[in-house]
Amino acid sequence: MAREKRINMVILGLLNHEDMTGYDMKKRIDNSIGFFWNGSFGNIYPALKELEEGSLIKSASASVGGREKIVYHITAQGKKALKEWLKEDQASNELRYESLLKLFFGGGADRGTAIHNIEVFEEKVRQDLGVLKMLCKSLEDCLDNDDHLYYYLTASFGVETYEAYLKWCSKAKKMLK
Amino acid sequence: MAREKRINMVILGLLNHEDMTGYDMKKRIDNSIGFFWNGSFGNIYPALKELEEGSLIKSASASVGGREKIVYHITAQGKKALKEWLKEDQASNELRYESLLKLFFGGGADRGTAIHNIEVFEEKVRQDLGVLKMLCKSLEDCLDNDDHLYYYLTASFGVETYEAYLKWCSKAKKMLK
DNA sequence: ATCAGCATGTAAGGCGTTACATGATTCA
DNA sequence: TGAATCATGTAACGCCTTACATGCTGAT
Repeated sequence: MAREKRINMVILGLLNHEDMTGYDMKKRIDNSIGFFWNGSFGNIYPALKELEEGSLIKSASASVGGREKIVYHITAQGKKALKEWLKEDQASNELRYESLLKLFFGGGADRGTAIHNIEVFEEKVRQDLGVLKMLCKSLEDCLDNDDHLYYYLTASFGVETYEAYLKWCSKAKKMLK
Repeated sequence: MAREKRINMVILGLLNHEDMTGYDMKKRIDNSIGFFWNGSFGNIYPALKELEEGSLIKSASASVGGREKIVYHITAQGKKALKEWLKEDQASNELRYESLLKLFFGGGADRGTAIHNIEVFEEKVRQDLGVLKMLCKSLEDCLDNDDHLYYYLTASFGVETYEAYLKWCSKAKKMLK
């Protein structure tokens, strides 16, 4: 059996928690795992079709307030596929930081530019950190539920690393001045 | 002028420091910026062709020990392009961590699996951290040179974040047990 | 009325990886 | 002599992003 692509696993993971539409998935991805994983409509909808063809999910039309939508549901096969993926050791973890690239090649311009690039990065991190911290705080109260615990742990990963980023930013700026 | 793709900037950045072959570039990428940026031959060679067509780099044949190789050199135009990229604020910084995905969707399996996945991640981080720490140490002695300073700072970014990862790993494992 | 948001999709292109193909040289 | 490494490339495919296309609903 060929290795499923990751967006498929994201979809299965979301549906394992509750039924939803493709549109819901996009939103859910954006504001829960968005800081380390992305999805786009051009990505999600074709994957939904593919997953349904493989019987890993099943669609049902629902009309909410007269509007038609397609709600997806995970099948037993889908749950099995999700579990198999979770049980694989293999995981690709990629960092792709253009800001670091710019720093590394800083010799192509002047130190002021390097510092400025760090500041741009820092600002973005600071904003995202604020959001993640609030998220963590709101999750702290319901860690008895496993799903919330997992959610909390991923958010807390973000908080820890973003704080490390900020620490590094100050140090780097100091050394460049 | 269309935005150049990043591999092009990586190549210009490398050549801005010294002339080299495509093969050299691959090696250089792997063991200096490899932890946050990748390159492959199927990526580099076509980019070299493209850059030369745009007169950003220039090739010269050299025979070393009877073997032919193609050594590239950055042009004034290339240096300008590199500088322009460095001066752009825009930078895409992407984290794509399948391990976090597996944790987030941990509900699809059991806690033991979640813990195991964290351990797999932890082990990889621990190894990479060792390499980065050695690199940092060896660079600490020559920070008066700007290129070394930039190199040191990127490596130190890796050390700081990987240490944060490890800290998070222990915490996460504790909470899951 | 108009605009934001809901909802679903397609097309084209970007950018990268993996695998393949080829052949020379160096070292054990 | 055989394996590793040097060295250059191509082809196919994977996977995602961006932009486009369409039309509804609910709120102001």
